[in-house]
Amino acid sequence: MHAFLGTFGQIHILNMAHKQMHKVLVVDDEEPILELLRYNLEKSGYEVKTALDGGKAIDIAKKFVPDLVLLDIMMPKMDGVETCRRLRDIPELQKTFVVFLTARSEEYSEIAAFDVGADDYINKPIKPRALMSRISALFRRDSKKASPASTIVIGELIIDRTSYTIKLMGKEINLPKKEFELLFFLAQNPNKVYSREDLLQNIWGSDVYVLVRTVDVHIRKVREKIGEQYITTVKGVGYKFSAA
Amino acid sequence: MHAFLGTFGQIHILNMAHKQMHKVLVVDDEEPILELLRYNLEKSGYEVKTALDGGKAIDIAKKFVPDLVLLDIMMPKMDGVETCRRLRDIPELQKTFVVFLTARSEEYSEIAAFDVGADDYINKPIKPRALMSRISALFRRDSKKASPASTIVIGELIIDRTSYTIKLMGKEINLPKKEFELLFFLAQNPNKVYSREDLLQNIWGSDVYVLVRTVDVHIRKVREKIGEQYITTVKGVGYKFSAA
DNA sequence: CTGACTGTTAAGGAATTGTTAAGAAACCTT
DNA sequence: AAGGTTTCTTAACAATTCCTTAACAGTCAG
Repeated sequence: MHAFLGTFGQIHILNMAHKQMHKVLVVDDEEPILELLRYNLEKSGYEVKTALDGGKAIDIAKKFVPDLVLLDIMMPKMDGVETCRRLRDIPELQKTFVVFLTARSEEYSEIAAFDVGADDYINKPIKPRALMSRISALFRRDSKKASPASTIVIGELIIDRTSYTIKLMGKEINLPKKEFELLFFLAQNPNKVYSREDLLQNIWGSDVYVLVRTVDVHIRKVREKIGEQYITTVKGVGYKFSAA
Repeated sequence: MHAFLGTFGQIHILNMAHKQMHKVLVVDDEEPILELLRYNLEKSGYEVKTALDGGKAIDIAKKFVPDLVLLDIMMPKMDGVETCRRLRDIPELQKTFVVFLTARSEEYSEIAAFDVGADDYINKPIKPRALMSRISALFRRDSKKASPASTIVIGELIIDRTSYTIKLMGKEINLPKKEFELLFFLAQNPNKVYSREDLLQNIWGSDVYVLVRTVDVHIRKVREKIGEQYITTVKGVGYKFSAA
């Protein structure tokens, strides 16, 4: 049973810091390497597609719109550097990371790689653990840049994102993650009404499919903890944070 | 043995009060390290430029006139020591600090480094938070404020970094290194929630790859020794030190 | 008063964290 | 260098919290 996904509203890209599944495209001319990487990436929760050469990589990238491309620098036909250059020309992929896979001996191409806009490079032989850790660091650093102001104060209510707690009339209240983020999100724009779909998009993420009514349940729990006066229902539309 | 720092002792930064942006040039042959440092330095309010080798570093330094150069000691082409020597020959850079980044194993070069006028050196793997606090100490070493506190006192709990021990209600407890650093790190920013990955970055360092769940085990051991009330779990986010 | 929408509750399941123990690795000591 | 000790990491399993769903109750506008 799937949620109706809003084709709605402007997508607020404020808060992508959730566990949204990242998409990774792996490009290498050696099938075993491809499988090794696919196995490890999928185990770590990434959505993976693979390509055996640069041309295919570009075709797939256009549709798949990966968040990260792992690109072997030495390939027949079109090499990694050239592939990267072309990837960089695809408008949809402006935010995509490109990471080269290089053998130690091929350092010559390092400079060329960065020239065409690579974000990192990783030496072969590949050590899966180290690779995974580096990839997650890459995404983590990225997600932090966009992180918005972290403390909101509205009258007697203080919402603090660094400690993930709220204070109501001096009393500290601990909210579970979803409830906290729901309140935090609404409070960022007091009086703005958000549809349930908007809230799902922004708090759950663009590729999590839950029923829209789930929002209602969380709203109720938040109200139960902070009182009824802060969140207002706008019938037929959604919810808003009512300031004062 | 430590760092200091002669030669250019004279106060070169009188105007710190005006929060003038310090300029930092980072030189390392590994792009990921460069990015890690850039990210953290910029977050701390420094103006950053980077170079992948010594030659480029010198070119950039001439124009950029950094206040601080972070210099990897092991680099292909021109090594850190030689780069430093040349930097020292540039008249405009007489007031510039040079700090070496070294792997533990490369201590041999320590002496050479100070011979060519380094102001400090920092061991890899890099722990971002520790590095930042050392850098800021460097810049304000002439101001009256001391370096980051090495003793934290929170109620009945006293954490003393110089002796690597803690005291809880007058009783001394000895924590192993990782456990101590975990507690110390969390206690430095009470109430701030750190993800497991943040903790790994800052305590284990930039190129140590262990599973994130390792943090949980250490957390448990710390709790076992100091009690449950100090470290709080924020589900889906991480851990924090809860003051009071 | 009727239909569409929202409020409320509780159960089950999914996801996250807690805990333990065993083997590696690091560290001393002799 | 060998042996013993401590610390660190991993893996497996248990415990817990949180999330989602579904079902039913309530409300409001027309």
